[in-house]
Amino acid sequence: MSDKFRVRFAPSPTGFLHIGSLRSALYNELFAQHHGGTFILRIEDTDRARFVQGGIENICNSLKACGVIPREGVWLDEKGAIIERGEYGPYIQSQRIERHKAYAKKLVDTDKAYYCFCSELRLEELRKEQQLAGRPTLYDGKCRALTPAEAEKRIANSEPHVIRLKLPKQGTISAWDVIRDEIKFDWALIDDAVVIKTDGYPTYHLAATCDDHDMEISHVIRGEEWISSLPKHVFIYEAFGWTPPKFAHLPLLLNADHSKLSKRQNDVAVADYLNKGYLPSALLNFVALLGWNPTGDREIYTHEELTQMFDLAKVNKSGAVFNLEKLNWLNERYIKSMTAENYLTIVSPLVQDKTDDHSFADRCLLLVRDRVTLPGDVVALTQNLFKDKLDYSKASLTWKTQPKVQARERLQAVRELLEGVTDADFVQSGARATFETDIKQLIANKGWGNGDTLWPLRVALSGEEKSPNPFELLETLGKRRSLDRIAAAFQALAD
RNA sequence: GGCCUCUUCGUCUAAUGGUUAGGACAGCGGCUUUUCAAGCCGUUAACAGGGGUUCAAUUCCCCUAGAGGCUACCA
Repeated sequence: MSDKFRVRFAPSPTGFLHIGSLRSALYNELFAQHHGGTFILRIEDTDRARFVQGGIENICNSLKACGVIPREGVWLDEKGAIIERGEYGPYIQSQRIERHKAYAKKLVDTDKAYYCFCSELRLEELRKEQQLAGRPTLYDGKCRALTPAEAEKRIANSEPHVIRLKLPKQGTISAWDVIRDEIKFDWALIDDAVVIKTDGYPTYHLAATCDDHDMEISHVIRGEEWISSLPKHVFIYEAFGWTPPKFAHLPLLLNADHSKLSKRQNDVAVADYLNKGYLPSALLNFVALLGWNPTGDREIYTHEELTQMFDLAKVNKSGAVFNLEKLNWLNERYIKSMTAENYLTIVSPLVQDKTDDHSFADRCLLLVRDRVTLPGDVVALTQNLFKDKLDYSKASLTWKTQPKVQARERLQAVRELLEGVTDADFVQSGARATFETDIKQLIANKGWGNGDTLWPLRVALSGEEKSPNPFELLETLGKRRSLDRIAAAFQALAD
């Protein structure tokens, strides 16, 4: 009953889902889906000190919002409660602690690991010394030589202890990475890592490898920061006589200065981006292309397309700077290309307190759509449209050096023209084209210029020197509001 | 310091032992135009450096440099 492709995303519930983690999760999911395999969510919570209440829910909710859904493992039910699905549970690591202990014991029994009674204080001083001497900071192996009998005695004596890996001290080890091929390490430089802590909990090295084995994980796709731990992991697999999974280490996400993506310089939580209004589909699209690209000449992909095209071996080796400008551009593209209905669904709640006229609100929102980067932008963009009275002191109603009296004349003429249009014709779809034709005809008939007529009209309608064009504004505002504004501007020009 | 990894326009990237080294964001210019956006068109800009291998190297190898990761009883 083992699938050929089983992969897992295994975050720690330390607060929120990092944007880099979202990409790791996505690549795992794309890989699984592409091969018809299984994507699993496992929670690694063996560090009790860093556990954050609600951390698991946060991770699940962020993944869910982005449509990266595990088929197996930890998830949320309809009420938001944590559940586990699948045959390989439990999927919350702290619940597997007895297995981890048993595995560790087996390692000790086969002389692949040993009990260590050294105090943290001693280790600290040891490290200091080594650092000072310019040597690598490695455990000196003091407890390696302890006989099993001695160790048992001290344990019976309730001495605090850990279990360490008994790593080879010479020779080299080769590990294979799907993205980078062979990586070689010198055993002499690899520390006898702790696998069971004083508190009895396993460390990542033991817990992850054993769980990956027990869950029949075929490919471990994780961040580049794990490369240096590869020898320890390979050692554990070999110590148990297991076949290691394939490893793929993903390049890091970077700040603009090429340091590891951090809070100091960027938002790093998926929830931050979602709260700001970035569309999940745009965020996913963006993050997918940070470190991998199916063609190189296309930017917009659906989740399904990404799944079809995903190729783990083509993932880049170097880190990728998180470029907010491109995310913004992508978000704009997504906003422009969604249906009007979807757009309004997202954006209407943001201005619902501005007017009871839903049709008017919708027209306003649609009018500014091309200017929206984030949904929240509509509030400022539609601000003047919803006002009952505009303050014309802030924008010039006259075009260039145009005299006020001329602007008044032009407004008066347009006003007369508009009086004849019915309410219904004013706001019907396509009205803007009719206005454009009629008003330009008027201008032509009178022998006026476009600028000296349209500028005053537009500013009268928008209250701003920079705004959508007057024809769109007329259609959006409707007859009453338009004529009121023109009248008000006419008045303002008299002063 | 040690170990490991990485290195194509400012940024995300594509491609190739022989190309005018392609696309996108940003930038710049133009068109459109009553303004600002949007849109369309155009354009600046890259193979880190040095050695090899080869008829030929951005591509393969080595060295150097730079950047990043790890160096915990965190993951």
